[in-house]
Amino acid sequence: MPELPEVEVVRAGLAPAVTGSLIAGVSVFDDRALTRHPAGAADFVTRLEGRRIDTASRRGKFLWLPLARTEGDDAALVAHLGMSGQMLLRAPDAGAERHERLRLHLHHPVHGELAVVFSDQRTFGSLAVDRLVPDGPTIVPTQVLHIARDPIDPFFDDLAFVDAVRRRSSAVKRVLLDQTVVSGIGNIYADEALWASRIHPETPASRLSAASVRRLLLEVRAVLAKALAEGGTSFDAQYVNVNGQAGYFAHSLNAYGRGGQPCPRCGGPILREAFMNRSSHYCPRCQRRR
DNA sequence: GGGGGTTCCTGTACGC
DNA sequence: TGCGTACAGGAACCCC
Repeated sequence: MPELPEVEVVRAGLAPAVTGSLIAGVSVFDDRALTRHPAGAADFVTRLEGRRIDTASRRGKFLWLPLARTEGDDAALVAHLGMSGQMLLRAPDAGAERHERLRLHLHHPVHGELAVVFSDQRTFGSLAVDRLVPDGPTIVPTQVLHIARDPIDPFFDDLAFVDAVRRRSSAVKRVLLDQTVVSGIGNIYADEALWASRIHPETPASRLSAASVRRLLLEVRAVLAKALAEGGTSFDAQYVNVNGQAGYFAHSLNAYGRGGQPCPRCGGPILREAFMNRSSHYCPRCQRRR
């Protein structure tokens, strides 16, 4: 399930291959890959073919490839991987991937012909061509404007975050998953950061002290940084880097996916509970409900 | 506009 | 073996 570290691994993997590349062709095999692009597949293809890619950018779990500027048009190819989306770098004549939805045929000035394959089992991921607009000191696609900066963004405002969290009455885990408060955190890293901070996931955010929220933010950053260093979290074939390789962070998880197993800190059993149509994993001994 | 629940989707695991 | 069902969850959407 791609969260910030996984998307960043994909962005970093794509960057050297796509930067400066010309989009020679676009093949759309499944329109569901374009639910973010309401104008449809033909329009999507027209807007991309013949354009050059400038770089690879990211905010939270959104990834985008800004296109070299043409007159009156500042656009980017936006991608959200959803739960199972993959961006794979392949040779131009590579056979179809199992859940291939879309393929970009690129020409790189140094590396020559290559393909970027968007493959997605559960079809929650999707792509679009979107207009780029300024957002403070940065430029983002309009579809990303409502998303808050992520905790490793140099312009992330720690004080505003602490304030925003403490204004919410919802469970703190729900607030961590709210991409308009802080982006990039999904179920895995929310559980891990709460475990590291010894905070019960159902604690109303407004009940946390400013110091607790600051500590939580530190733990969020620590868990994201460690996952990034280990290439992201892979449980099955649903998350891989651009070369199809899995990440190693699943071996470092303390709470997520460890229901019934001993807490690495106190030895008590990790509890798995239903939460927001998904699961929460926490240690009821270390993370007391207040 | 905050809050909380529902929906979209497919492959896998599991019970009967 | 075959069928039905639960489960995984990011983000948009809905109603209160």
